[in-house]
Amino acid sequence: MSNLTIVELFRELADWLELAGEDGFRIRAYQNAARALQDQSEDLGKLAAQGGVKALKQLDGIGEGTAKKIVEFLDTGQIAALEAQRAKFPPGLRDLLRVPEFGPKKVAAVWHELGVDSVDSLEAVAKEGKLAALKGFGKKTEENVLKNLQLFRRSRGRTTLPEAAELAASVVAALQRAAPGVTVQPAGSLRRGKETIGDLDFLVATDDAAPIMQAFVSLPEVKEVLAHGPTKSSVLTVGDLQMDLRAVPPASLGAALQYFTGSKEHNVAVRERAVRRGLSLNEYAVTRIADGSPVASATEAEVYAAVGLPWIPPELRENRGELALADAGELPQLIEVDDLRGDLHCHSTWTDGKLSIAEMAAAARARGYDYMALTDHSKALAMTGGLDEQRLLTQVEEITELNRLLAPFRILTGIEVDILRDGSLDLDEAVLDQLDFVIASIHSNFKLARSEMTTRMIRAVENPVVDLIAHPTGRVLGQREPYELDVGALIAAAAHAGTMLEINANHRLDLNDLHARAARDAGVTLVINTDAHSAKDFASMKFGVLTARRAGLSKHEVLNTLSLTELLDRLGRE
DNA sequence: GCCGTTTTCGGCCCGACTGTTTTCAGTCG
Repeated sequence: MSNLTIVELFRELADWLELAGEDGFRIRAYQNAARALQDQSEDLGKLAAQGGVKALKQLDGIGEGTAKKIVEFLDTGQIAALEAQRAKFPPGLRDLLRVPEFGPKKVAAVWHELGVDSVDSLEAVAKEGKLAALKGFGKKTEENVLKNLQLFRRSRGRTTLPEAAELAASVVAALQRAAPGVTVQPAGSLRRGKETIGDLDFLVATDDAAPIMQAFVSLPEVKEVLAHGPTKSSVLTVGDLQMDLRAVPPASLGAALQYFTGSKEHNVAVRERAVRRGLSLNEYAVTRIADGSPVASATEAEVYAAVGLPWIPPELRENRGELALADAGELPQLIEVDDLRGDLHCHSTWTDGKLSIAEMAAAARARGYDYMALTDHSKALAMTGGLDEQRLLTQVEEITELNRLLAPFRILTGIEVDILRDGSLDLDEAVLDQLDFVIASIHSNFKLARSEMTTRMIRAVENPVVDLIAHPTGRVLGQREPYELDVGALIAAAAHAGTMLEINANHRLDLNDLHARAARDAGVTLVINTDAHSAKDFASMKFGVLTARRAGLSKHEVLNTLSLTELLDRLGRE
């Protein structure tokens, strides 16, 4: 069983309590608990088996109540408190909470007054005009419900970081053209480098916001204007992504940036800290509660300083312990894109890449890299023209030739060898042993049971010829879910065997931020690679670095920040 | 329900916008 099963139970419990109109703080406590459990890479079943309620209570946000419920679920397969709530409501009611502009109060109202118990029945009563007659509802609400229901049905969920970053760049450029001299800055989860983005937040510091607000709601990407006020506008793009633009006076830029960058959880924690110091924090300034006098507002550093903290990098602002680190002066020096000296996962036309080995090397050099590893696929991936032992050895000869021409730049010989169903490798290990860098990864038999997949993976991890496991969980952002795998067990095995794990930067972000952090904490060395199949793919390195930064990684914890000499030494090659 | 530089009780972040209202509730982030 995965931790997510338990996470989902507490989310559900929080939803029912909201509908029941229970105390908001209790609801928030359950939501916080769900989030804390989601952040936990250690298997909860294992943790509970070893330390029981006491061990679970050690986790931030988990107290006596939730710890006991977790144990109850592990022991009996259900949670009595949750079952009691389930009995009170029709199951479809939870879906209604996901309809935009429909919160617990409105859902409860339509259920009690009109017997609405599903998205379909909500649509029906709205079409019949019964909704407008309800107290607190009106004609406009009814129209919006019908629109929002369409959106709800169509919604693709969250957009991936790379897609969102591209859209944001074009929006910023367009707004800058419309209002020259005014700085437009993306905030929100994009600035924090989150792997998926629910909506885009932009911030502009100006005393004259009307023109830029107008430009924003008139962008060609905009399908619908949701709100258009003097300091805030919201729009829906043709791709059904919501974008918000907020305007603040220039003197408030720091407070506003801090506020709109979030995360919400981080901000709540910062504001709680402010209150303890007799300060209040909003998007305009930090003020003294006693007399309302301003303390800070112009820069983010000032805002954090006002609550006794150093500036915290946006990627760490998730309330996952960064405040405690900042307080202790122990924030990590986070890795930066310029720290990378090479890319150790690249393909060529020998398999499914778009460029020759020489062209890929030229592109890597053009980025300022000192080295790259050429790691084409192995023969099991027939559709890519995967290499067999003979072709691989021929490729090595070509690379050796190229290296004579390219020195001091160096192409490391390598392979991305398939991990077969039983955990063995797709190529003769005696041949693999001759390569500079051996990556192993899974491209088939995704549907194995969790235990079988974990055993398969660990066998590859423990194979002494394997240097790195690439995209360890197999997910592709927005396209493919990870396969069933005990990532905690994988990390432990990798730490024990000295095998490295990848943060794959190209549309995978795999490992993700939390797994990468857990791997680092276990003593595993990480490698950030783009899995480049073309020259432009190298550019996705920045997303891998963002993920590493969210994991709290420093330069020295990532292999491909080493110089060529250090790298070869580390790999035991010349 | 959780938590503690106000520590086992009594707090728990803050504001904009919309749509419904005659002063505010609900939702969102």
